[in-house]
Amino acid sequence: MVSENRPALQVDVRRPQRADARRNFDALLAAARDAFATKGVGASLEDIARQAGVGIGTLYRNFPTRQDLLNAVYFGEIEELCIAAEEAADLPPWDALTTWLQRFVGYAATKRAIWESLNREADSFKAAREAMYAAGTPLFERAQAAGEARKDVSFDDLLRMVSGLTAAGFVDQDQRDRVLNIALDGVRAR
Amino acid sequence: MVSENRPALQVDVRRPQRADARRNFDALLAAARDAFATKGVGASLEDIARQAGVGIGTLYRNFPTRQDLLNAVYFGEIEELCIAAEEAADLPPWDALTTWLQRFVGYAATKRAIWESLNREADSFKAAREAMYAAGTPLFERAQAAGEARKDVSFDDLLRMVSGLTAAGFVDQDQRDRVLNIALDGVRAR
DNA sequence: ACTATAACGGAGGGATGCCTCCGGTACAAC
DNA sequence: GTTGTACCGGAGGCATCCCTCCGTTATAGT
Repeated sequence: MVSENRPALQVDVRRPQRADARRNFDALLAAARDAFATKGVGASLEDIARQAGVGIGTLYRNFPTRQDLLNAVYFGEIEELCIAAEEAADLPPWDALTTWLQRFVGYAATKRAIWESLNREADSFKAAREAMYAAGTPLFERAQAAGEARKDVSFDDLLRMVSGLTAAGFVDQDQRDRVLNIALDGVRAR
Repeated sequence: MVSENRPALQVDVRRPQRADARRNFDALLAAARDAFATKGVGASLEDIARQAGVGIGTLYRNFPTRQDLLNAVYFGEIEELCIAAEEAADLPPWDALTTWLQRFVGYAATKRAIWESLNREADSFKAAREAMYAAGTPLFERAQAAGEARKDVSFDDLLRMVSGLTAAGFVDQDQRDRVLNIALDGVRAR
């Protein structure tokens, strides 16, 4: 069920050639993922460079703008989410949907970026968002067709609900899961 | 049902005596409410002063720290929420709860502050939060006792859920209400 | 009207973040 | 080992924000 010809999201940032440069590139990406997830898309770039153990110049050489860096993190996670959606397609309708949503919740940087940008109209986000919607909508519609999800809810409603919930503060992971499940119960058809 | 001896939340910020000073004080509060609701508790104090049409010095004279200003906005809204809870007590259990939550959702600055600070342990927030929990918990427990709300959910779960949902981005107010109702359906007992 | 003083407001110093630029470094190819 | 060059990193200019300080202004009481 996994199609190999899914068009890759266009990321115009190139991984450098030299070994040391590649190490720095990857360290930056990792530090950025962490920072964006923790402090949101406004995280300090100088902090990210420091965290990655490279100079601020190196950050800017690889990612000329904040958006470039954000894209590199964000697009990577979105792409994995698309793959996860294809994999989940083998499960029963409702399980497929919740499994995928759980995966979505796991992508900290993405859910935070989504949450912060769902209503803004940045072009670069739009493409990624559309890819994700294209991946998740079939799962949701299948659950609806099977009579397991309410029909008066849209996929957009669902995704905003989940991203809002997971971005909020909770005492611990248990509470977060509990609350998420409660909310999902509201989506389930009676 | 409205008790008149509810202890007022202690706000150590005093409204000034002189007429011009009171005008500035109120303008600052209004600008702050707006800014905190829009940009979160990190909103620029200089922006707030500008928005209120006063100098930055005036802001600091009235509210020596960011927390003082935040408290003045926050405590005011919390106090109104406590009153709203007492008023809602006359309605049937489930209606009382949802009516109060709707009111909660309306307090933009508060819900945002709550959302941003639910897990931090700032002392000043704690007192206000406790007051709000004291006001809302009875409504929730009454709904549980009446068999209208699930018993495996806590008031804390509920409040974090609602504050997470309302802080997220939605296309319009309709969608926000729709999603909130879906999530509340998950809280309703079967 | 006059005056004491409460209140004003913005200049300015310190901190932090953004981003550019360029002298220096170290990799890779020979 | 030598060398060309891809790559490094941080100094520094600009902007923004925080917060204090103090010369100036407007109000309230007489």
